[in-house]
Amino acid sequence: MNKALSNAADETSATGISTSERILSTSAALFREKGYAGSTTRELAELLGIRKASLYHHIETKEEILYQICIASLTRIIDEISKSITEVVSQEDLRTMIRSHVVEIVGTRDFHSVMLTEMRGLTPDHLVEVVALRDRYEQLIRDVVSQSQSLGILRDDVAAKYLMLCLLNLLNWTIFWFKPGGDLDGEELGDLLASIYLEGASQMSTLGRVGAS
Amino acid sequence: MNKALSNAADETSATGISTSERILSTSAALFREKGYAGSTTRELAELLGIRKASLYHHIETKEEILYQICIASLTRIIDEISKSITEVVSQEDLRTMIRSHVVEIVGTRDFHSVMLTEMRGLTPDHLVEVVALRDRYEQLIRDVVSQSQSLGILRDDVAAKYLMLCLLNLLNWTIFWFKPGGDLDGEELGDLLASIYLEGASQMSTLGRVGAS
DNA sequence: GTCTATATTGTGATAGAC
DNA sequence: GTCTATCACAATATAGAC
Repeated sequence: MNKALSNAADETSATGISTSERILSTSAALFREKGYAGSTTRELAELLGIRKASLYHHIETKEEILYQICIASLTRIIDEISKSITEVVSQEDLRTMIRSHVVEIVGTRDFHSVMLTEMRGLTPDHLVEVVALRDRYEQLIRDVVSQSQSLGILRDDVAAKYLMLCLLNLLNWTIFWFKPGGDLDGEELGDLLASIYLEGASQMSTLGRVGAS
Repeated sequence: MNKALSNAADETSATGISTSERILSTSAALFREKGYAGSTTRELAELLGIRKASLYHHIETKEEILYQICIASLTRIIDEISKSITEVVSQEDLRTMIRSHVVEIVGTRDFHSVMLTEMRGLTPDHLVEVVALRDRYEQLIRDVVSQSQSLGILRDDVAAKYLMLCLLNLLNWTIFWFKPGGDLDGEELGDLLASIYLEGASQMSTLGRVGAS
């Protein structure tokens, strides 16, 4: 059996964590690795150490698990971003928001990855609801970008929509390669991505950087 | 039947294009939309306008299609990148490489997306081969980054590995939202992403930008 | 090269005992 | 709340005629 996946299941098997919660976190790890359509209820049950039929005491369908993962991921990140930015008044506020964002993404990597890449597996009704929540999340970021443009913090030769999409580009793909325990932790990666988004990666642009050696 | 998908099939049904090629391009569109595991040979046959069994005159397994898509995508992009950079001697060369890269990605969107996100569906043997090819592709970019650092074009306070990953972050996520016929074409998006990677998105960093109004 | 028909396995989900 | 046993169906793939 896959080691990383069974670890994800083991971590939640301590007392105090409900089976429903274990199903969610174990599924998130499984779905991230094999995809929603590529994961079976048999594998999931095995990772949880129960029989396949026992799953259905806690859930009604496999799709419901995906739905719960998407909702949990989006409500969390909307909450975290909202907390990290009451108002943008300086470039430093923007940097803080990006850092919080990255720390949240890598801290809830399984949930966030599945939400971002497996959303298409939802039933039409659930998809509408989750997409609406994702739009709210993206609008939050777009508002921050737009506000920063008005304040002269971000360039305004590009529409806020595209500056927002470029920022999400820079942050989101991280889910495909970041591994906890590597030589960068979430905070450090957040700092790096924020500095590239704000100042770029060219040598010239870093000469005047705050804290540059 | 889904309109975008049947269009993708129709575009290839003109004379002169072999059924094998039609299977590849139609599968790439289907797999991008529904995922490899989420797509069935029934849907594929229907999009092609043939019976499911007829597919097996051209292919041996469904997985073989995925394999061909991954190989085609990677050999193409390795070739394109190699052509676009004989040697990096200025920031403008880097900009050219990024632009070529983006144009190639969005021009072969279906193939490239499937290669990037559905690779895990390959058999172990095929996966080893495809991952080796992907590593070659990433090494190409890493070499360019590293060379640029030596020349003082890119900042050298971060390891080439991470500058390469940040660049791929910025470029790759594009596959999830770019749609041809929108208000940005591939070239324009390439310019935008190159300028953000090199100079950042902050207002300050754009004041001295070449061509800024 | 495509067809009809079918084999075979894997899938999500349920019935009902404990 | 978990179990054994099983259902109903969808999946990939094959056989053999045309």
